[in-house]
Amino acid sequence: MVMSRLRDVEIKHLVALRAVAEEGTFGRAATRLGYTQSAVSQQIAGLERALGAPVFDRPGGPRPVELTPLGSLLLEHANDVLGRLDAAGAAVERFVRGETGPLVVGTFQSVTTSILPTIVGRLREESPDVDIRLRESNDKEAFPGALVRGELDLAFTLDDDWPGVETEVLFEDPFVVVTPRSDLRAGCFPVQDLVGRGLVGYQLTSCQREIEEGLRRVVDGDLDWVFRTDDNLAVVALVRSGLGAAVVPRLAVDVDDDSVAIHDPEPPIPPRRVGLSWKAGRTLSPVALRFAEIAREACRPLQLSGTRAGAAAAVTTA
Amino acid sequence: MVMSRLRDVEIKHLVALRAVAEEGTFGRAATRLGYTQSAVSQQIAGLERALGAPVFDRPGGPRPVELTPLGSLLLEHANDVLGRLDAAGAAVERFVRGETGPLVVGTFQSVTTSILPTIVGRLREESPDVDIRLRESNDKEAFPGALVRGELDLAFTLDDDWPGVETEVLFEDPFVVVTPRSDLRAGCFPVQDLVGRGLVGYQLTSCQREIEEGLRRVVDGDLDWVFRTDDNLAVVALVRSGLGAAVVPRLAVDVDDDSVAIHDPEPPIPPRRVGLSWKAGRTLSPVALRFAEIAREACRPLQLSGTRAGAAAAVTTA
DNA sequence: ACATGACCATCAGCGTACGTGATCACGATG
DNA sequence: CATCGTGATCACGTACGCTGATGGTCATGT
Repeated sequence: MVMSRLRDVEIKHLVALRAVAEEGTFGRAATRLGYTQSAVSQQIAGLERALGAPVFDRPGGPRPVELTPLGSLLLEHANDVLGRLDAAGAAVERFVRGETGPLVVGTFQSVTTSILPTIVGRLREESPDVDIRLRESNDKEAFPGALVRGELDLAFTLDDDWPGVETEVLFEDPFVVVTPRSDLRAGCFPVQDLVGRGLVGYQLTSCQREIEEGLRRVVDGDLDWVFRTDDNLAVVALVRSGLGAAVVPRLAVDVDDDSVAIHDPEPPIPPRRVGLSWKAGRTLSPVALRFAEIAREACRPLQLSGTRAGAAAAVTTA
Repeated sequence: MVMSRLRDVEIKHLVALRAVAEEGTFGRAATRLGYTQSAVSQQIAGLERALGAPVFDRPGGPRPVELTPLGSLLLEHANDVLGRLDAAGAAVERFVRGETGPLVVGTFQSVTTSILPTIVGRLREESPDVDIRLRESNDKEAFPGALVRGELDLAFTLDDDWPGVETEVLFEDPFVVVTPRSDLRAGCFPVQDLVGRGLVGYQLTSCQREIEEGLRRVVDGDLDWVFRTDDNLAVVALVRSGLGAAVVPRLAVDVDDDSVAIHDPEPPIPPRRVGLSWKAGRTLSPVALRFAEIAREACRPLQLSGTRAGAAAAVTTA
């Protein structure tokens, strides 16, 4: 921890040592390094003063200098150290270019199954060496804490903002009504008509609670939930089978799936706002910034909310 | 080779980075490093200027600073580099103390079988980690070249001095006459008496040539060499068996061996001077200096030449 | 709401350290 | 013996880096 004799040794000393050892002459080493012979002479002298022993034998006259045994030993270590520094420089260079680096992103189911593959795919395409790690959770409260603790670089979040977390809204995710295909209505679906039909929905996570409270506020009568699952595909399949209807975020369904009918609810339910969050004040890595940029691009088509065409374009454009 | 962005980064920057990261505060890091808070602030600022990006997020107020992703990356490499520097410092320390280091010594047979084990033994005893390598050659001309080329640190040599090689005489190795034990004479042995007896000797290496020329100059008549071998033990064994007499360097025989008789030749043959040589002007490693010192001590009893007692004392005192 | 305290950034000032350029001393070479 | 290529040394000027003081920011406690 103290480096004893090397305490006053600087990188330039090691560089000079190497240059002189390779060139055989203070003057040529100086030229290579962009110094004068005098400077190199003083640098080596300083190195030897710090070590308390010479690193070169100067035969005098025009003969080249030669490493002492101590010089050889030190040179080996110097090459090692300088090699490490080069490696560090290269690593930093790749990092700031966004070519490498760790990136931990928090996500939740509907994002994971819809836009995330597109984003990750594009990022991996332009930077194959980035170490992307995903953590999925449907607990709204899990991510802000993880962000603040530094466990996550970025996280997809919904609505609320938390102290110490900055959020950029990516797009609005409206709720849609899914019914069997036979149920042909134009565009809007009066939510009042849901009363008396069987309903398929999610487990009572925060998202589902949001849906049910939203409906309760605008609907007369009780809603009849006949099945709950967190599997998006199962929900759609059960609707297709005629078991009932569903109210889900648009992101959760494949808008090109013609085996079911998709409608905008009437009156409309306030949409969820999907955002990208990070720890406030934290400098994001270049990879993280690039991820955010790609996410922004990928979500742009989704921002013109409501229309089915927009959503379809966004999700399939990979 | 250029370290790109790390070109202006100095060791102190990495030390400061580590200290701040571990302390969480510029001020405490400054205290630990023996600087003022201002200095550390400027050092980190300089580091960030060199990198072109911040390494710490300063939340402001009394909250501790935190590494940015770039800072984390750099810190990993910094720990690596600083660890290497520590290792280098430790290695240098051990080296200058003479505890480690490579040591290549040139030797020849009679030294190898007599005083060398003593010297090597003592050195290994006080410095078990020294990497001692021996190279044996009976060619007188081999070692000076190897010394000058830097292939050897030290070499035992005989007599002549070579350009570019410095030599310190360790002791004189007189020639002795070896005869069967039955041949009881007091002290001196007239070499003239060798004529007409069978003689055992070495192959015609430079040493043996020296012996034979020396004898020819003082002896009337031809000498009869009945057997030649380079094996010291064989020479003595053949003398013991009565095959003949031998003239050998005293170092080549065990002076305590009572199965043969050992005499000083009359007239005396000029003794060989055994020396320790090294490349002129070359700084010797601490291990090499210690080796030379031990060799000097070990050979001191041999310097009082001629007497059997002196030689015996030197060789057996390990 | 306000004062307090802990923290970092910035500034001016100053000493030192470092590189330059000139000169000296040395040894090989012809 | 003169020359040349070498490293060491010196005086000099600049520039860098540290200090000490000050100001701004944010959390905390009353």
